[in-house]
Amino acid sequence: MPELPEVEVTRRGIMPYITNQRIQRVVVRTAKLRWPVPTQLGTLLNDGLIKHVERRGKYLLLELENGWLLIHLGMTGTLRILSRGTASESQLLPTDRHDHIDWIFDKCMLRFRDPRRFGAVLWHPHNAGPVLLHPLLAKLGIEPLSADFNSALFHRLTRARSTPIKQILLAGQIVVGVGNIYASESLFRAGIHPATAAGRISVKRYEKLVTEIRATLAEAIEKGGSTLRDFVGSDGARGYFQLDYFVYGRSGEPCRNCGAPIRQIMQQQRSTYYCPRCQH
DNA sequence: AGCTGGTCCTGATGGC
DNA sequence: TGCCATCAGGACCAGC
Repeated sequence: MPELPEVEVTRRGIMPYITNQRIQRVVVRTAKLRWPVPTQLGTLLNDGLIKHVERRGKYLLLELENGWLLIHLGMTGTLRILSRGTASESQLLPTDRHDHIDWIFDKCMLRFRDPRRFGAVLWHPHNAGPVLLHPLLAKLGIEPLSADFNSALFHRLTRARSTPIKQILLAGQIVVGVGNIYASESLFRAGIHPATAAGRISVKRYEKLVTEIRATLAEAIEKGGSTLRDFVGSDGARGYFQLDYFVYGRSGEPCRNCGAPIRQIMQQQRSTYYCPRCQH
């Protein structure tokens, strides 16, 4: 999926266009995502005002007057702002088969596209309680860019665990937002071998890991900032931005630090990349 | 054919 | 035995 940086860049990209805007109409072409899209979505949101655009982990949270729209982009989801110009609704932009949902505003529309349909669009009414207590959000780990993310937390929560640190990162129970790409990248930058048992990593090494996770994600968000213009205008699907990765996808290529060939291993059926010389 | 940026769910396992 | 937390695998899909 989009990992946290891509979700955050999406949030920043759509926010200025939809905040304080009223939804005129919702078009659901495909309700079959990871979970069924609420059939009454159109009715629920009709004439609804978008008050806030937030993020928790990789979930986007759009607050309306009567509840929250939860959006997850899955592996291949994108949200784009498309200009409607002065067109009437009968002149909506052409869709491709993976354009599942449109939220139509006065001057623009927000379009959700997701070829693999691992994404989700859910509704959480205010009268169901705080959105952060939603079952999908309640047990999420800490936000990596928050001040509360620290090495002591990492150390404490992993003492009894023999699980490889790479898998701990992906699980999202301690820290959210680190997906397969940035897990490899962060571990490389921290000099930690991805198969290391999480319970055997010292506080000091976790300090380095926390620093590098933050830096990796922050840099990716910054890079994405330059692509914000891509959220507007065309209907073409744009790939997500890519950093110059240190190890991800670079199997056999020389380590950018020491020149040793980067290795690829499988962990939990996911590829992990690392430098055998720089990471221990 | 086998891989791909996610993650929930189920059933199995292991510790107390 | 029972109750947990943890863990491995499967599931959902399309595209290359």
